[in-house]
Amino acid sequence: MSIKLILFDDSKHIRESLSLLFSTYANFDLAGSYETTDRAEELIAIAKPDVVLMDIDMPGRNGIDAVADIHAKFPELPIIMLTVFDDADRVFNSLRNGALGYLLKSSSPTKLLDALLEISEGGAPMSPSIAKKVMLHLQEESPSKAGNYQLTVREKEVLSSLVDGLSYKMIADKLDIGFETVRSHIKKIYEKLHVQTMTEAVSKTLRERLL
Amino acid sequence: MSIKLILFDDSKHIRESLSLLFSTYANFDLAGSYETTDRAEELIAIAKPDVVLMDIDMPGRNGIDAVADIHAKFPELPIIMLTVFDDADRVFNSLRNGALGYLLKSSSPTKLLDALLEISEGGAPMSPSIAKKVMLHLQEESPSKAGNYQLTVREKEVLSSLVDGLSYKMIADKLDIGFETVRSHIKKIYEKLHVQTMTEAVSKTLRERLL
DNA sequence: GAATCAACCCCCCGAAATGGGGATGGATAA
DNA sequence: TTATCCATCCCCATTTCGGGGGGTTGATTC
Repeated sequence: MSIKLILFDDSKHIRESLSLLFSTYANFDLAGSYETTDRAEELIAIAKPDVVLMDIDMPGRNGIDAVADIHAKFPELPIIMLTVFDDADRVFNSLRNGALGYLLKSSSPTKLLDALLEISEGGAPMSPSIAKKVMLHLQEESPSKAGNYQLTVREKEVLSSLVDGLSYKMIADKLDIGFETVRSHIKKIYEKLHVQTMTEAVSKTLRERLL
Repeated sequence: MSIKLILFDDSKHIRESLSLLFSTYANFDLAGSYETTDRAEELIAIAKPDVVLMDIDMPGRNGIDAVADIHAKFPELPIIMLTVFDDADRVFNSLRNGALGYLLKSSSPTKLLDALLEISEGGAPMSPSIAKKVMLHLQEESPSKAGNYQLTVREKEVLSSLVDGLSYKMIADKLDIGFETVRSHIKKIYEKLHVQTMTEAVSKTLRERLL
């Protein structure tokens, strides 16, 4: 059971070296290598590869954009970016667009094949510098440092219902309390969050990941 | 210029082996090793380490919770989790809570020291299986696969204003159009998004990252 | 030239939300 | 015991939304 690959890279040299490399290992099967991303989706649909190798720098539609399109069409297909430098920003954008990992063209053949095996086993290869960028992004989204507005349990329940799009009346029914009580809670919530309207409250809640 | 470390691990064996390991390298300086996380923040404030090593499994306040607290107090301080198994879920939660990376206790001393050097150089060590989890999380947040509701440019402007908490009247002023025009746009938006109220529209917009 | 669509505007009317007040009982802390 | 806080409920008045209709203009497409 070999791993079927498809390669997009504008450098003839790279295409030939990788082709040679894979041909010497029975468990890798390079189904095709192409100079541009122009017909990538079509070629992928035909070849049905297990992994896509995509140069990040490509003429025409560049690798980063191609990743977005390919990932939209084949969400389960692992896409690995190829780069010359450890270019954190562009790699990060590729990852955001759906790439699963990336490899340096300069890595040794052994490392490269190892990484591909890791992918086929469900992992994702990533260098420490990229990992750092990804981590910082991940942590920004955690609610830890978000302002604490000291909402009570009840107020959080009400706020959560607001975010779900419920009206005062529906909230009253859901929480089995009176309409006026809901209003009281909401008044308090608005005070604590420093907002005046439902939309502001919902917006603040979702943006700052309260609740 | 050596790297100053502080270690939290309930296993005496680990504390002693790591202590021995670091003592044999001049560029590592273990400032202290502790059995519990109880006074972690205090100890860190005193020792001012460059890196925190934290066992993920700890009696009392466990490593994952401790990370959240420590990271809140010392946001710039790199925290590295120590685990016995490559436990993707708990490691992932630690990372969300502010840990920068993690190491397997079973890795070779060389690998361990390498990883610590990488951290001090601004990177973050991460195994392929964790990287995969992190990647999938990252991609979920990209707007790529979000439903396309075919909003016009104007409608997007109006929706964006709604999300900012503006009232119909304020939107009319801001976009320099009539109040009734704003209403017309909003009616159309509700139709396209399949919602009935402002809060639903705002909620859907933020959750699905439209705009 | 007819059809379509985006952007703009108008009216009616009922429902929903908001801002201002005040009140009660219960639990908890000082 | 008094003071505070929370959750519950009430009234009045005003503003804002939302669903239903209607329309004109200009650009583009067929």
